Amino acid sequence: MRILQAVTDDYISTAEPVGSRTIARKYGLGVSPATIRNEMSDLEELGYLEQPHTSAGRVPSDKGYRFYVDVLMDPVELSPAEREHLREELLSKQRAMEHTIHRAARLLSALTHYAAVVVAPRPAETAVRGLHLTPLDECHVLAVLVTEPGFVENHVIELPAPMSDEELDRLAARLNEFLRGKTLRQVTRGFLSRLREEIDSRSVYDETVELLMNSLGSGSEERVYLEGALNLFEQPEFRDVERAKPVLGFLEQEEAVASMLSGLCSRAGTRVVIGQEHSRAEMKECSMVTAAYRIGDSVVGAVGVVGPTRMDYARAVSVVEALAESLSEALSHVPRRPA
Amino acid sequence: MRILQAVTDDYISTAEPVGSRTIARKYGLGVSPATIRNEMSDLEELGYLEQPHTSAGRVPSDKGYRFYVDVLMDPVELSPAEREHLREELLSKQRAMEHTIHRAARLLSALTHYAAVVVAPRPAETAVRGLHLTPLDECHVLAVLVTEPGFVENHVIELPAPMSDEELDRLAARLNEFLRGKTLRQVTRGFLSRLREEIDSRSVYDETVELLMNSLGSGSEERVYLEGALNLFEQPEFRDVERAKPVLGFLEQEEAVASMLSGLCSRAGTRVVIGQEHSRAEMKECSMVTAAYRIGDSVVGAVGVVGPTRMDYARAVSVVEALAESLSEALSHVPRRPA
DNA sequence: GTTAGCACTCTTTCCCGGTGAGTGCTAACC
DNA sequence: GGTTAGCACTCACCGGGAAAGAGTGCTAAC
Repeated sequence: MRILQAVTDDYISTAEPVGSRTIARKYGLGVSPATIRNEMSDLEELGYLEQPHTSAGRVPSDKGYRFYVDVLMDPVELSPAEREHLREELLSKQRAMEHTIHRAARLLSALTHYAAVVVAPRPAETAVRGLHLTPLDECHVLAVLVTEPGFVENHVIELPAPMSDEELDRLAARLNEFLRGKTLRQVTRGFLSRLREEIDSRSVYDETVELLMNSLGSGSEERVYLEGALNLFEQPEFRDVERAKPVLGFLEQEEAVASMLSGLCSRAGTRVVIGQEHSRAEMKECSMVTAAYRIGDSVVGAVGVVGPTRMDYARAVSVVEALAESLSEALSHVPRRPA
Repeated sequence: MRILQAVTDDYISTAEPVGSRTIARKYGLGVSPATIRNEMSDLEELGYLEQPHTSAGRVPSDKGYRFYVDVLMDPVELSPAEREHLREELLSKQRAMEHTIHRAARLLSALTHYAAVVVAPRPAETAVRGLHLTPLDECHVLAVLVTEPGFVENHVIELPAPMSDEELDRLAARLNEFLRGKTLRQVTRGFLSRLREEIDSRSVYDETVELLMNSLGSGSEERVYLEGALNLFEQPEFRDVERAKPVLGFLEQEEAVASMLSGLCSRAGTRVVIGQEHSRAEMKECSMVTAAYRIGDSVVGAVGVVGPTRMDYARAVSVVEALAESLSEALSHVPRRPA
């Protein structure tokens, strides 16, 4: 185990296959290269190490990394200065919420030198704070939904029939009263039909409400912020464009990344996915460290970094965790007003 | 000139330095390779062509490309099918405006196979359609600004003193009446002070309005949508990561790209910037074709593609122009409602 | 169980000559 | 005078070895 650890540590920091001599010299294990060679040979047979070719040093396999992450790795603590920096950047929220999320992604990539991904809170999971309807023309309305921590999401809907400004205002006021404080997920069919009964029963209203809720509920894709994709090129394994292209191509697809991350982070906690463990073929050369962030106690989104399997897992985990923590704090901090 | 055109055309399509034999064979100019060699030698002396090394073919210089773009290039028309495709994608605007802009960027990159950049309309240049204030907590308000074609922009502002929901509502209603139909640029200091006099003269209001207008006016950065950055890797000149990094790094900086594009496209029309003509060092290996798009008659944003100097200028120009045109149409199409 | 010694493997690097594309120059041609 | 054929020359681009170097596996001794 100490040898596996040494090999992994060394490979992570040098990106060169590591040989028995190196281990003996740099990591005083008190044994000679020959012994280490024997052990490494065993580790290879067990599947924890691999050899790029016969006369090269050893490299951890995905299985090796997995063991390293689960058992061997020395956890690192973020320095107090870095921690403070994070909180400062995220908690001073004089800007729109999108800025906070965006900045979170930038911080993550800057602190790890990997590519960073942040999935913005799903509107369906966050409580509604306000709904505004702005007429665009006779039969189009722009619906702006403001959710709890201050996110804004907008949709254009086509009215089944023209509606006056006054009618729209009334509808908006009614809906506001009704939705405020609930998450869209909580707004079930039952709720809706009750609302419809309460409201003026003109069928235009009826259809409009239906449309609105559909649009707001289903149409809300998750926004993904990708930062520092270029960092990947600093990694020797992605110096070759052909190797980097699949990964970058995947990361550019917002929906795919969003569904991957939110699938992974349905529960709180940090996840590490290593190489072949990925379900997506494009990612099988990469590792990913992700953590969920919360508003109050409910998980609403995820942050993560993507790098080579030869990733500095210890640091990545600590940065991702600290960032998820600070982001949760930033989003939860706004005191709820009484409804 | 015919030889320069032939060399440029050929180099654009093959990416290989082109020799006298090739020209003679592929472009029946009715003269022998030797003649072409003499001419090419002259063209090199005049600075229109360059030789990578003594025994290679010729390649257009930036000056050569400039002459090609200004004088020689055969303009291409987009096929009716492509034209129709563009309009269809952009004019069916059942979605939020951001989607239209985003899609414009995607279309641009898909049609040209270069990197595409779209600068979203500056809120300050577009007429206000509505302003909504949503309280976040006792002293923070989320201001949502809806501008003419349906764009939404939001800002968090800190109130100088707590304000009740009712007060906020009244303020919002007043501001709405006042701002609707004007662009933020039109809202001058004079306007503002008149507004302040009209409104309840409590100093809280006063300061709040001041804050709001500042925040909305100055704080509004231009959003840049970048798509297809990966396309650059398909180009032989960017196959090497080291060559591609500066460009990509530059394109990732939203503010820099925004200011470059909006500087370039203050007036309507298409611009081509070739290699060394760029002010930014990172772009001196690239060319860029940009065009402004409008809402009604006023220029509000720009679209562009970035590729190697060996760009298919003819096609790039026609695609960029067609897209800018369709986008203008899409954004202007919403009939204004009487104020 | 550990270690030194040693032959062996395999990649990497560098050199070197051959090949081919393309040029520039010169002299001839119309 | 412009155009062309001919020819020597240049230079990047392979492909094949040879040499170097890193690291291993095996064996025999400790």
